[in-house]
Amino acid sequence: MAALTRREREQKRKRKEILDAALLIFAEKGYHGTTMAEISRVSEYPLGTIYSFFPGKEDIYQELVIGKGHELGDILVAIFEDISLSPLERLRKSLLGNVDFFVKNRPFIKIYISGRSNVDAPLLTNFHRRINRMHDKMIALYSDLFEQGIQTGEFKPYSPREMATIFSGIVNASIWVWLVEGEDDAELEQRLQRAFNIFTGGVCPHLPG
Amino acid sequence: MAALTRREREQKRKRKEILDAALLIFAEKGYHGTTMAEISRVSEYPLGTIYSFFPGKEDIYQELVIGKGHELGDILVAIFEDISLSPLERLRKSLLGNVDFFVKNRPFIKIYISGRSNVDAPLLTNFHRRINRMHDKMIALYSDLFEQGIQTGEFKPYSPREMATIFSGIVNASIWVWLVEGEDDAELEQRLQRAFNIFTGGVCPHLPG
DNA sequence: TCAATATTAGAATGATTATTCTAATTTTCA
DNA sequence: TGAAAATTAGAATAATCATTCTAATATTGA
Repeated sequence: MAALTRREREQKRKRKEILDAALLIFAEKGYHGTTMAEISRVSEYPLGTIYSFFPGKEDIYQELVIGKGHELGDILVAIFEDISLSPLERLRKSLLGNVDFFVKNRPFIKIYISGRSNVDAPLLTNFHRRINRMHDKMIALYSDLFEQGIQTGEFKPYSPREMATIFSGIVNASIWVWLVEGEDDAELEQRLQRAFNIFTGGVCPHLPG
Repeated sequence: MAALTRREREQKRKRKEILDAALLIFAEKGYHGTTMAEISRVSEYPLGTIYSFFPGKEDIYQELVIGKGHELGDILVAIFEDISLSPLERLRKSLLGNVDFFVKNRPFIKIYISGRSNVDAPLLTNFHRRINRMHDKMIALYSDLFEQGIQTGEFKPYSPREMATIFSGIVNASIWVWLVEGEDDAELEQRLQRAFNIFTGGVCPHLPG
């Protein structure tokens, strides 16, 4: 099954090199700011070779975003499924999953966060559809967790979907600030930790009485 | 001062008609999906006329976004300056300001929210700079308010800037969901209200002891 | 009214760039 | 080794617009 010929392994490596080069350029310049010629120049593969691997520009973009999105999704699913932890503990642990992923995939963050709310995305119809489906799945995952936490009494009985929306909004906003302020890796974890505390405990002191 | 000649009044009206048409198209199709030819067709003004009012496409986009952004900023400033209310009350009241503004400017929302985190925005260098400056100002406004609230003891002593980031993240996430789920106007206020409660009181019950 | 001015309408221009194509060049393996 | 297949390199193509230009029309004010 897994036995690939040398040729096939080389193909795979080349494909990956092209994707790696494309990621850097897309992240820096955005979809419309990136030209196929530049991907060719940076990856050092000719245009023809690139087109032998991918049908077109949008497909490269799509594969990057969707592929990485699944990576993150898998990380979160693994954490959410660990029923030895309570829902609240799993939620807290999911922050570490996010930290790991985003620290390792810095150039990718911009593409990822802006993908869904990007007004230009609908131009790329196929991409737009897929990224929205992915985001819906992610929200559904979180919703489940909140649902469970309401059962255990760890969460107040707000709408799970709304909690999920808000939680993901908080995480994204924090990651974005971390990215543009150019902070170091360790800062992200602390920043998310503080955001988590606000999310769980609120910003207003609990008044006695 | 305010006495405009008929000619001047007509110019103003035409200019506005062009902006109105452009807004609808930009909101639906994004910056790159919008052509000057379409703005011309929809506004029913020829290309030459449009170029007599605006130096180019980016300038139209910029004027739309920055102009509306200032409108929202002014609304919030007015609320924040009302010192007859406590900081917490002002924060709550600012939600209504947001509701008013976004309900009246539905087509504009996508452009606004996606503007800052849009990976394609840096292509439009001037626009990108201005929208970021505007956002920084908004965050600074909120930070002040949180700062004051910490003094009065209404807010816990988290970093005001972080509270501002998170608050604005929550508001934007909620507005976005409201927009794409096509809910009616009244829903936005309720949705933001619930988000506000989560922000102030947290999602975890306060355990005695 | 009628010359001067402003506006309209949309055709022409020029630049950009995704995609395709062609002519080497290299690799494969009989 | 050497003919066939694959790969490279980047030139040619074709489509898409932002922007400019021109000719016709309408408006103004003397």
